Amino acid sequence: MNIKEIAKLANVSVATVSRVINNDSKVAITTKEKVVAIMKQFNYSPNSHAIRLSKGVSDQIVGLIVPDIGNILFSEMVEVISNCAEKEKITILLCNTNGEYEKEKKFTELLIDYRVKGVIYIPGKYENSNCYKFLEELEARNIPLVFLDREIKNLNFDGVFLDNYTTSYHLTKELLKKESKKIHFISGNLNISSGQERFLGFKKALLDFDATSIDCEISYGDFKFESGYKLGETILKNHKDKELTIYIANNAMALGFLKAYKKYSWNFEKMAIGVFGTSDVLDMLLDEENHITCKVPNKDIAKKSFQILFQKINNPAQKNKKRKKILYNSIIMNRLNNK
Amino acid sequence: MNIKEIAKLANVSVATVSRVINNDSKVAITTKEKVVAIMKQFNYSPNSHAIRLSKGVSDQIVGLIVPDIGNILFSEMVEVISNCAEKEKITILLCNTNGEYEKEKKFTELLIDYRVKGVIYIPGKYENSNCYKFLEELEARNIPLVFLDREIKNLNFDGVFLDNYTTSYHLTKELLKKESKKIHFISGNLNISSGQERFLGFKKALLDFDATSIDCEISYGDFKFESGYKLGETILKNHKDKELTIYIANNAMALGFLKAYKKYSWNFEKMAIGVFGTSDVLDMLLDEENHITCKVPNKDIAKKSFQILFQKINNPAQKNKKRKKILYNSIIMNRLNNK
DNA sequence: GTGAAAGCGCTAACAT
DNA sequence: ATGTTAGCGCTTTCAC
Repeated sequence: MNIKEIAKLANVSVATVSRVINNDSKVAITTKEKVVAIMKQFNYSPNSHAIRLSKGVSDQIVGLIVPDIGNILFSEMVEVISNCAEKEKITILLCNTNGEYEKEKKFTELLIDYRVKGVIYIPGKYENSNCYKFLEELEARNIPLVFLDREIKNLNFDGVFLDNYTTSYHLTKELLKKESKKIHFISGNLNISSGQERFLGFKKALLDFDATSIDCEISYGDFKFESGYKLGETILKNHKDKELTIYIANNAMALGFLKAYKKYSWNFEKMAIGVFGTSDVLDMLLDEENHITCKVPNKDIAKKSFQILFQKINNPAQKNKKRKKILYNSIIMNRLNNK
Repeated sequence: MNIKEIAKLANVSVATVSRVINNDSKVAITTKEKVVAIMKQFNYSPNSHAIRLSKGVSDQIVGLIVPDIGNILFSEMVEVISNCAEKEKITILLCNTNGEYEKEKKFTELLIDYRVKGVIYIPGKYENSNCYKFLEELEARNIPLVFLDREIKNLNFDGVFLDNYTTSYHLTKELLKKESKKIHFISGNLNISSGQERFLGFKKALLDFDATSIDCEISYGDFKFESGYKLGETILKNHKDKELTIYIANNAMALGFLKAYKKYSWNFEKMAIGVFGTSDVLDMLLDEENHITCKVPNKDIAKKSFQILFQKINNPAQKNKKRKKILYNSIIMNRLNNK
């Protein structure tokens, strides 16, 4: 159903229908009513592309590819980006991938199809590198992309990340100052760049410290509450020692671990917990424990990613410039007691 | 810069440029390179509306108006809706309003401008009723809208909500079974429907119970962690009794309150906490306390809102049908001990 | 107050 | 392999 058909049915010209649609004052009230009636009857809605083409407006849409908007880390980032975008009159197309590669690909194609002006991309799990050919299409079409929080290596795009490696390294080193025979590590997913780098930072710290003197047991989770809980349960059940030193790769898993810990009312003579991340709630739960956490500037990171993208969108000369990789540091908060 | 200009600059026809854009195989490699070079040089990007108009595709976009995507409650809802939408090949335009009325209005106009197929709308604070005239435009254009989680009264739109009143009523009643002289209530915002109804349910329970025998002190927060913390601090500082009964209108403020509670290591002979809401973390923090919480089916609510919208979109006959208001119940979990 | 027609930027069938 | 051109659905100027 288009404007022409409506016009015919109403016995008027397309111009008149157009005037009705746009609330033009100089349409006889009777004509207007007649046209409106027909439009309702046929559930007519004007073609937005025709309107925008005709009016010469071109929209400013940016695509946002996110693995899991239900995750507080990402939803906060999305919030920041939304607010930045709103200020710049840019609209956000939200693509929630559940971390599935297939969807990332599909959504990228959709975004190209929508002729978005740019893309901010938080990948899920890393697939092998020739899986990311679909990104070349963005390159070819001059659509800037900025990676956020997680990286796909060896691709020539801008990106804004946390310096996971360094933070993890220092955090582990601090934790090891509490002498102990054994350290547990609940790692994140190794095929997510942040997970991998936290892992590598941990390993390096262990190496520098003196790997031989200390036993190390690593479990692998998926960055979510449940996995922290499950792994925590297993670890605690098998941990016969009176001391416990444990390092957990993110906030959510740390909370899960603490649930397991509290569930059985465990009690250790000495206990030290390191967490990559923090939150009000984590702080409350760790209150009486010996712990190290770190403040992750995720809002700053998100903001920066938008700024870089926006710059590229508005300054075409920038588009072909060398790509930047920006790393943010996090502040380590050491609350280990001194004994 | 349009296809015609590119064609002229490259000394080819528009058809050839179009072919290059669309990766048509039958273009001489040299021509292609020449055209691509010019496109890059002039930072050309084809007009999406012209393409879509020409190709006759009409898109399926649904607008999502959310007060605060950084809030876990809403981000979970957005996640559910995104996933539903993806299955139905519907794309989500995300509008984060910070709960500001002005932005709700602005975004609604934007969504109309984009000719979205429907809108899911979680309002911020309620303004006076003639502020919502802008929604009539949706009506006029036959664009279905579904309210989610929060209602604007007296408007003829569909909506899916929690039965805040009833849940709050029962929760309060249970809490009052613990005999006490005084009950504190940290209320949410009264110009948000959920806040108001929780308040009214609380009031009604008090009335039914026997209002005269019990002292009641109400503080008003904004549903956020910080306000729970601040109000909690004030309440605890002024509370000289050895017993404390407190009801808190949502999860986030309850966590804030607990932060205040833990900060000063308060200790009451008897303490009962009621929270409208729950979470893994809240459960952990309340572990040793006497408490009532309730499971809010926010994912179900979100899902339902999408289903209703989708039905209306695809079944125009439904559009004019009577509007539905759907209420969900939440399960109350009473963990008060029996003394 | 209404209509005719050009034009928005692109695609695709047809012609060469 | 490339060009010509009608047409996508709407807006808007100009004429009546």
